[in-house]
Amino acid sequence: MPSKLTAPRGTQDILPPQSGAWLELESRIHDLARRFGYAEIRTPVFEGTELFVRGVGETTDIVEKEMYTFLDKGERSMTLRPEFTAPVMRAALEHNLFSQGPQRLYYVGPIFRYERPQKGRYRQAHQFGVECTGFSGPEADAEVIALAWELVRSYGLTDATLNVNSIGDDVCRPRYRQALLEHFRPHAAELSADSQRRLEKNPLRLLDSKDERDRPFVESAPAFASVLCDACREHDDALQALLSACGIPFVVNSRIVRGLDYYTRTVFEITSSALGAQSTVCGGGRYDGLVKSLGGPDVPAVGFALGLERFLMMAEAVHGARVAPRDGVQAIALGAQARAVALPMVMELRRLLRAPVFMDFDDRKLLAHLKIADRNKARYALILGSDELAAGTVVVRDLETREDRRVPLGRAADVAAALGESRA
RNA sequence: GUGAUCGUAGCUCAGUUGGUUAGAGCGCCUGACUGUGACUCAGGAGGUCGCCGGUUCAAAUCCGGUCGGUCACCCCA
Repeated sequence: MPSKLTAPRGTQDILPPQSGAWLELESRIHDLARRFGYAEIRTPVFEGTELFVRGVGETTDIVEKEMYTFLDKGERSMTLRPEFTAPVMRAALEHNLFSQGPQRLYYVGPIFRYERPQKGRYRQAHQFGVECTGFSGPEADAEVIALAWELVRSYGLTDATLNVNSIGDDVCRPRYRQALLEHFRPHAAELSADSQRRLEKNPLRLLDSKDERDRPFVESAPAFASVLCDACREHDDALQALLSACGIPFVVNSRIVRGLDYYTRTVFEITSSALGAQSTVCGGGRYDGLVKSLGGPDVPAVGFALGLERFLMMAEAVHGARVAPRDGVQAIALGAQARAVALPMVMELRRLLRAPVFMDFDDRKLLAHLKIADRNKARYALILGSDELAAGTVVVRDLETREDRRVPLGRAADVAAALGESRA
C-alpha cells in the first residue's frame, strides 16, 4: 500500500459493522450504570500536566514515559488524559461535589498512552469506569466490583476471572514492604535484571513479574494477608463475605498489586485468557488518599476502569462475530417518477418505523436493487415501478418468506401497518 | 524504550534458482434475465508489489535504511 494518509500508530478506525458492536456495548454500559445509580461525568480530553503527575504518581511508568504532553500556544504544559480517575476527582473537587455527600460517577471515553502497540494495547484506547466516593466501608468496594462483574456476566463472558487482593494502608504497607525486602534481598543476585532494579524502588512490583528466574522467589514470597493490620484485615474479610453473599465468584490473588500509586486496601482485576499477554480487561480498587493528595478533603473512594477494546475482544472470542438478523425495509423505486412518489413515503416511514429504511437513488434494474436489499440485510422490500404507479399500489415483499403483498399506495401508515412493525 | 516477525488488488493470499505485459479466490460493476434477491455462467474495473536507496544487463524476489502491521518484554485497560 502506498504510504498515504493513515491513522496514527496505535490508533484504529472503527468501521461498520464493528461500530455496531461498540454502540451496543456503550448503550449497555449507560443502562447498567444508571441501574446502579451512577451518573455520567464528562471531562476534557486534555488537562494540565501537573494533574497527572500528582494524581497518578511521579514515578509511575505512565507519567515517566507514556504521556502525550505538549505545550499549548500559551506555553502551558498540557497532557492528553492517560486515565480518568485524576480528571474526575479534579472535576469533582473543582465543582465542590464532595461537600454534597457521597458521589457515584461513571465515564466512557478515550485515553492516550504512548506505548508500543500490541494485542489489546493501543495508543488511543477507550475506557468505561466508575468512581464511588464518600464511603469508606467495604460495601462500596463490593458495589463497584458487582457493577463491573455484572457487565461481564451479562455478556456471558465465561472465561473471565475476578481476582481480589488487599494491599493494605499507611499502617501495614510499610510493614509488607519490609517483609518483601527481607524475603528478596538475600536472593537479589539471582533475580532478573528488571526485578533487581525494582527491588529497592517498589518491591510490590516484583510480585507480578513474568520472568522465569523470579518465579520461585515470587511463589515463596509472603502474602500481604500475613501482615495486614486489623482494620485492613476486617475490611478485606467483610468485602469477601459481601461478594460471596452477592453470588459473585472471585479468587484471592496475592499477586495483584496494580501499577498506579494511589491504591489502598482493595485492589482487583478481571482477567481473561482470550486477551493474550494483556490479560486484564478491568482493573480497580480503593484509593482513599487520592482526593486529599490533590488538595481536597479526606474523602475515601473506590473505582475501576474497564478497557472497551479488550472487552470487545473477549466478547468476540466467546461469541464470534455476530450475525445481524434481518431488519428493516428497502424501498425500491424504478425510474425518476417512481422515486418522486416514493421519497416522501420513505421519509414518512422513517418516522413511523423503528427499523431502518434503506433507499438507493441510482437508476438500476430491479434485480440490482434486490441485491442491495439483500446486502443491507433488509427484511422487506417495497417495490414501486410503473405498474404499481399506474395501479396506485406498492408491492411489499418479505425477503425471508419471499411472499408478495400488494397494498394501496395512499398513506405510509397503511404500508407501515402492512409491515406489522409500526412503532408503539 | 528492547526483541522477534511480516508488508503483493477493498479482503484472504499465490508468485519456482532474480528473467518479458504481476496472478487466484472473495467482494465490487455489467450482462445472460423488459420487473423479482442468496445459486449459476460470461465479461469488466481495480496494483508506482509499503517507501527510499543500493547490487545487477534485469529486482515483487538479493542487500541496507525507513515507515507501518503483528506478537512478546517493560507496563497497563
